[in-house]
Amino acid sequence: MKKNKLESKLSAHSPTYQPLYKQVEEYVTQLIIEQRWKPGDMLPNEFQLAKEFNVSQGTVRKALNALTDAQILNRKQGIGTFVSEHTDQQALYRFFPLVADNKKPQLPMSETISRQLILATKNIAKNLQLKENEEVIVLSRLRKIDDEPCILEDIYLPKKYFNKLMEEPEIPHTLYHFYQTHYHLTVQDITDQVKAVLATSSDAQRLGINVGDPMLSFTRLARSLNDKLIEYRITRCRSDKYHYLVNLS
Amino acid sequence: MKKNKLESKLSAHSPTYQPLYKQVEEYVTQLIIEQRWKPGDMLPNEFQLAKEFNVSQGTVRKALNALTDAQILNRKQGIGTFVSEHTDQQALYRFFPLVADNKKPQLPMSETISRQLILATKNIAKNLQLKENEEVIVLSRLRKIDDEPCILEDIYLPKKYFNKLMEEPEIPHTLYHFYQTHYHLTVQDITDQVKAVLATSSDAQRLGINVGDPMLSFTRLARSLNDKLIEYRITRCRSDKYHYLVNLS
DNA sequence: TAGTGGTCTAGACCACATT
DNA sequence: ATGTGGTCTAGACCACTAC
Repeated sequence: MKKNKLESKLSAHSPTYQPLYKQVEEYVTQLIIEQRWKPGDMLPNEFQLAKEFNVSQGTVRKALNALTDAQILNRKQGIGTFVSEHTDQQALYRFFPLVADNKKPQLPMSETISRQLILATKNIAKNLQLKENEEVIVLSRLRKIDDEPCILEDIYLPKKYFNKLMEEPEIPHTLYHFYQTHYHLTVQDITDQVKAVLATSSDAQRLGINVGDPMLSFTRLARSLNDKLIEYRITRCRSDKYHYLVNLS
Repeated sequence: MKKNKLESKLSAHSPTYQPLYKQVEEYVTQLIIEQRWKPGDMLPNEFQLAKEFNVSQGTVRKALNALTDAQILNRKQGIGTFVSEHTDQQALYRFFPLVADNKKPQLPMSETISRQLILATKNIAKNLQLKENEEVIVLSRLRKIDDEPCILEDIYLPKKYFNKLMEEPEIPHTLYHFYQTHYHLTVQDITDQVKAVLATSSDAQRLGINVGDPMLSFTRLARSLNDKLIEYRITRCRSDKYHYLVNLS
């Protein structure tokens, strides 16, 4: 009897049983993590994958469609199946929730104000699940929408995942695409905790608002495809003309 | 040649072409709206539906699974397919984003402070897509987590969808379940716009905080299964111990 | 034991895009 | 003309639940 490359179908009662299409999903994800296919690459067609994995084409299809729903792949009729890239458009709709009141969503420009190498404080270590005193890179950015400064960001990155970041000549403003192309880290899952705070004198000075004005502040944790915590970010945004937009459906 | 009850397969080039499984999805949704099946009811099994719609069982399955992903149905192996109900648990995870810092999500108690019938202001009319001066019911609620007052809500409901609401002896604290059971309106889609504001003297008094403290304020628009705007809500929450939690994945 | 949804396969045909 | 994903069908078998 022929044996699957993936776990045999007969193991249905083992405690780690996964349906074949789930196994295909995980295996394809693993291959992407290991860079057999990189963002933008086209996968082999369904029949080729089916042959490689020793499953039927329908099972491959179910797996690829699930990965498409998870935005890990995208498929185009008549063309092929591709590993998703974090383009500007995607980043905007998927990960950037701040919108000017009564306007369409728009991706702001970013200016990196400072770049430092520090040792993780207790708080940073806890959030990024690092040991205290592990090395962390801190980026401070000022972001502008329609040329108006409106957002301040402090971004904490584990040095171990971003080895050469301190030596980069320049940091582009679409960070998640940068993580993907330069560090093989694809942001897959984000949690934001939104709070209201009062503008400090430093906020006020940099954004041209008044001390004590209400501001939105959110702390973000981002996980990569391989489920590692790769970014801890604190964003502060003036709240007079901007809001944080959420759709629950 | 046999003809489908649903649009014929042969109309593939008509401008309104929908694949069969999409048509099944929409038809089943319509039947739920028309109350052939109510929240909690079990649907016929896949083969019975397939026979009724003159499609194959696999096509019905694809449609029912899509509706399950959209949380309109839920399916249990060995039992059946059911129309979703807005239970407390569901409401909490799906629609209630406010969480006490460092705690698990928890559904707050609600006390209805006032109930009024008013004419829509320009702002309310715009948000609920009503004509100005259409009748609107306003509920004001105070919500408590762990017995601590923390949230104030003003809820605007078009009178035309909530006819007898002013006569209800009591308004329960799980509103979305109440809409579903008493007014056949299932909340399906929500948009929240989150802002930071300063506590007014009224906020401060009712929540036991200080005037000028930062607060989270979000305005919510809710659409029902049949895509009507049914609720406009303004929520204000003290931000010292609570945050608005979002997961983007 | 009967009935439900879940998995897996196989194959025909369609729609779209490129060459 | 060729190759891709999308739709639709048919049927076998498995797993879970209730009676």
